[in-house]
Amino acid sequence: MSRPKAAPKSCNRAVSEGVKAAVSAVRLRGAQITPLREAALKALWSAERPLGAYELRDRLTETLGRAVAAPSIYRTLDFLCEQGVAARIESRNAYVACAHPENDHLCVFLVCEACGDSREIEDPRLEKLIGEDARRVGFAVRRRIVEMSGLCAPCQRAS
Amino acid sequence: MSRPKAAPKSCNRAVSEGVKAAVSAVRLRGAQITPLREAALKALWSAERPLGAYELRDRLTETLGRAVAAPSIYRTLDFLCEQGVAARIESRNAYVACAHPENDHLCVFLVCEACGDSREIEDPRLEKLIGEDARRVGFAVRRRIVEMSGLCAPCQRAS
DNA sequence: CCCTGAGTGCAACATTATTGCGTTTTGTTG
DNA sequence: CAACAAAACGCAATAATGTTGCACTCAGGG
Repeated sequence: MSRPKAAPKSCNRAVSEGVKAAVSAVRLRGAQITPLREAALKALWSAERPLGAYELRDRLTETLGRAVAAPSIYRTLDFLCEQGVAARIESRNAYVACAHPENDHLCVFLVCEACGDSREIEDPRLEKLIGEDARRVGFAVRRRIVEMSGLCAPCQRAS
Repeated sequence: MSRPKAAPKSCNRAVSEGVKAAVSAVRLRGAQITPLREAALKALWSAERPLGAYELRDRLTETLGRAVAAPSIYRTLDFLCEQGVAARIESRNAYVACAHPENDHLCVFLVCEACGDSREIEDPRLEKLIGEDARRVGFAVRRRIVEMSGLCAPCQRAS
């Protein structure tokens, strides 16, 4: 399974900038960044695709040079998701760094079934429509999930 | 956790009509309805909320009077979802009978965090927008997932 | 009758996630 | 700084969810 991206996420500049922005965003809200949390952020930013919790654990175990237990991973991921600097891909039981931590927005994920990579897009119109629909039926929305699974452009060409 | 619905799904007429419609839809496509599949459909239609796979297993074990193994449940659920007569709520690892098996449409689920019930709505505009977004980035959509979690109207009043 | 394919049963196992509790770290307050 | 409280973390155990591989049954078609 190749990684047919023009600008891979493993580009170090993008990673370090993304992590830095996320760290700032979290600190601005008065929450703390611990070594574990920062390492997790970095691992997610460096990953070529959404990572499962146990996959993240393995990577952290390696970079931190010590065992990291499942509950720690889940707590860390919960924290990062609450802070809006990471997101859970429900259809995959996986987690990605969120590219837009700055504002509370709806993330739309396009998840490729072939290469496993996910792409995040934004669409304010979609966000608006969803809000309207919820309001119409008197539903108080707390969390919105929009995911598409299918084939990304490079994988379509490859098949 | 009460079930504050005006017309509970356990209303026998609605259940049997829903099941009947689903069975017809499946048969029209040349797929077979087996006793297990029909029992699962009935259980999902009768349920007051989305059921986990193992919850469904327990209910089937009771109604069928025999043990039903996990793989059978998952196979049955996969089948029903592929046929469009059931759907998986990703944010809950749960399954619901789909109220609109007649056409291939986008299901939007509103899942209440308090009572656990889910409501399915349709919005062709949403469907259209999502399609546009995917097309714009060259993504070939196979499955669309739109879920909101929050509080349903009755549970808002109750709190 | 034999063959085939779909559906099912079953044991074992894999993956994902949580609970409870004790310890460490961090931030706050006197 | 000392004492305390809250947050974060480690760890063992366990729960919940989902899968694999293989054998068996059963219906339909040669």
